[in-house]
Amino acid sequence: MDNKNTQTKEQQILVAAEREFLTRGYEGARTTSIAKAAGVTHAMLHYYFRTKEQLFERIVDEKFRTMSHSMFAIMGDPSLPIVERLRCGIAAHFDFVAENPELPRFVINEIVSRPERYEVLYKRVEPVVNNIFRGLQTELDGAAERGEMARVDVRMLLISIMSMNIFTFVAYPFMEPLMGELMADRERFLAARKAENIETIMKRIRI
Amino acid sequence: MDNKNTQTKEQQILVAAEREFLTRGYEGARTTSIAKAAGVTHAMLHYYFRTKEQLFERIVDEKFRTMSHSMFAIMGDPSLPIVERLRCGIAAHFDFVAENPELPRFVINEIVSRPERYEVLYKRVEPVVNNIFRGLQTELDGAAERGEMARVDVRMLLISIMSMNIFTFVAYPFMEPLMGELMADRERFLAARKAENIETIMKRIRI
DNA sequence: ATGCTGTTTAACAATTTTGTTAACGCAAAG
DNA sequence: CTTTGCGTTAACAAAATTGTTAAACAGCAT
Repeated sequence: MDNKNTQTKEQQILVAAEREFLTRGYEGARTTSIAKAAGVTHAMLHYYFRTKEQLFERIVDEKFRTMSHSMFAIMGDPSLPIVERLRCGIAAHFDFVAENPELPRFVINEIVSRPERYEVLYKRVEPVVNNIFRGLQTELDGAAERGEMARVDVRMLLISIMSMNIFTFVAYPFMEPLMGELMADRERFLAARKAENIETIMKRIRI
Repeated sequence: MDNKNTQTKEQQILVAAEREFLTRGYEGARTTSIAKAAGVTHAMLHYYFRTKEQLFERIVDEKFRTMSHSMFAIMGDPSLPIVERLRCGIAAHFDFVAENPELPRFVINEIVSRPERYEVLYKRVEPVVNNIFRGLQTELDGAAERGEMARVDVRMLLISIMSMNIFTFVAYPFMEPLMGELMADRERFLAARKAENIETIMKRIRI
């Protein structure tokens, strides 16, 4: 009972904090708002997480992990032939971002506002990522040799995919009021947009 | 002399404010930092602009105007045939964003954090934009009829263009440390990226 | 010189926001 | 039953940030 109760309160704070930080950013977030939204006194928040900073880092950690998962989704199913794999990777990445639509803006804002903090992280991740790039590039080159697709730089391709998938959600509030019926039905638009992004990349690699 | 001097100080504050607001956002910006960067006491800032809010609105106004200019750049030269026009529009838009790399993130963050404020603006702009869309769509349809290109929805095409052009700069700090030599030389990368974006769209409309 | 105007400064006030502390409650362990 | 330790509260403290004011100042027209 006791334990379950504390778990619950700590959880409630984390949930409220995630919401607040993702929508307002670190500077815009108010610890009092978080406490209020979580239904606890703000002293409780400090009891569990000491400082705003520490609470924030807890959220950042989780979000960066989620972000990296979304990046891996783009890799698709390695057992498929490369072109199919690409198609399914784009869709998977799109779906992943769709489930975390505020994530990219949050991560980018955080990196822009305190780049130093993530240097170590990058140093660790970079070799892993580069290895994956090399593997994928080899596969793409093979397919290009066999005349299945055009020769492309995998990094450029991935940037294009991320661009179109992520921008759809980051810029949604900016575009929605301008696009009339196209974006009126969100689900419909997202489905169309996903298809469009896949189509665009597929045509990009077409011979 | 007197007038020129005040102009200069007010200008200095505006320049410093632009920098601070664009990089840190409204909440993250500090009026004292702005004053310090402008080389004036912070009372001066309040003398000229009354409140942080008013100073911010001054910057926002200008930046929204710049943003809309960048959107019009995408239209390209109307005297060119539509495919060429598209190609030059993409390049022009890319160059525009390159000159204001922090602008999109700023505008999007602002719209996300206070959407109500921009409802009126949108109401005014929407019909204009829709008119332009219709005109362009007609041109695209004509070219498609003549077999010069595939049939596409102009709004989807514009979203793709903006996605790739804007993402290049918004996500730069996020991607740069991951991409190794590809992004090591910024100018080189931007040139390659511009070409890639054009190529991607050109292939998208290819029959 | 005098007074008028807008500018500048330094000190101060107000507010907001984060963080702390001391006392209280309560359940489990000894 | 008492002690111990965690959870909880309310009140308070500290710091940061924005905003104000009164007085000094500088240029200039009268």
